[in-house]
Amino acid sequence: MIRNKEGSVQETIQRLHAQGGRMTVQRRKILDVLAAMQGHPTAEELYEAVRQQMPGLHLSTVYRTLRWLEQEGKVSARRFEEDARQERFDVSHPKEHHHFQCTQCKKVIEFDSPFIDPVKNHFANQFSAQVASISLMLYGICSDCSQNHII
Amino acid sequence: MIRNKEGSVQETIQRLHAQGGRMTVQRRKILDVLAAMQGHPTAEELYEAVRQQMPGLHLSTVYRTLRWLEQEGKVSARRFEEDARQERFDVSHPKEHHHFQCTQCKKVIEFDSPFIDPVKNHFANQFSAQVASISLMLYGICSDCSQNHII
DNA sequence: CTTCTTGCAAAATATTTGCAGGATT
DNA sequence: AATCCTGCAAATATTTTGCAAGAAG
Repeated sequence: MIRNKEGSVQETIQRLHAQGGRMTVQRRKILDVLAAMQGHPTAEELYEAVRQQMPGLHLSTVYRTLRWLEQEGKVSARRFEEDARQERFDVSHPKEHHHFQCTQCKKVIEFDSPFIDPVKNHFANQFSAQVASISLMLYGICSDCSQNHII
Repeated sequence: MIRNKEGSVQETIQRLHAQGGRMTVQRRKILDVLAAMQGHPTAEELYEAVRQQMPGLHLSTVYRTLRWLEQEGKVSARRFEEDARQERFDVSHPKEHHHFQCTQCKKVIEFDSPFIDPVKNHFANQFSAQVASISLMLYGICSDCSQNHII
């Protein structure tokens, strides 16, 4: 059930029109660059990338577009380190996933795990709560860094 | 092996002296108020609390004290919501623990779980990584809120 | 008396907002 | 033509920093 990125952009535009919104050149470019971008850019990184093709673009437009996409559930804001000043924007498929960050090279790996549900269920039972979502970060040393470490 | 809060404060003071640091009235009061405080205060909340007994205190002193305690491993900075502007400072026992936040009343519950290790191990094996720590947030509706909801 | 710490003010950083002109439907 | 969106500038919010005066060892 994989939906390609262009399909997702089309869907987003349709929802936009349905709500009386307008597809501007700025939004269109931001959407395209974002869809082609790998990783978890900050607003500023995205801004720089789009500005290559659209020099007049303003950072506040990027922020407004990102907040709109956030509402639409198309991106989610994250901070990979507790003390990170800037938010990073995750464009991944909407499927639940988690992150590992290497504390050495700062690389982020996305992953899923069959062992998450027991954690949720255990908590829910113990506290009679309803668990709706989870945010999980692992920190450590990635395989690349532990190999290079030998040098 | 529970160490009471006063004991922990004493230990902190000793480490401070060992490093050529000085125990000022400000640090002493901040430490005491923090040890007696429940929950996860922001720097500003702590500042307001200490200022009741020490009106001349400056917010920057609170920040500096908190960063010092953070280095000492006595508090850790957290953000319970991704878009939270302010950091919150967790004064809990150093033992690993996780957080649940009720999306309705914003209450935070600390918990531990025997089901965390499998998540870490599974990731570590799959990616040949070394997992050193974890930060886990659950979001949902707490039992109080789901009861009140019936009204 | 030496060095560390404070209070203050100002800087730094990240994000948001009001508004007038311009673009989209 | 109506209204939504942009760029700009300024506001906001949080945290950090330089410095002179004061406090701790």
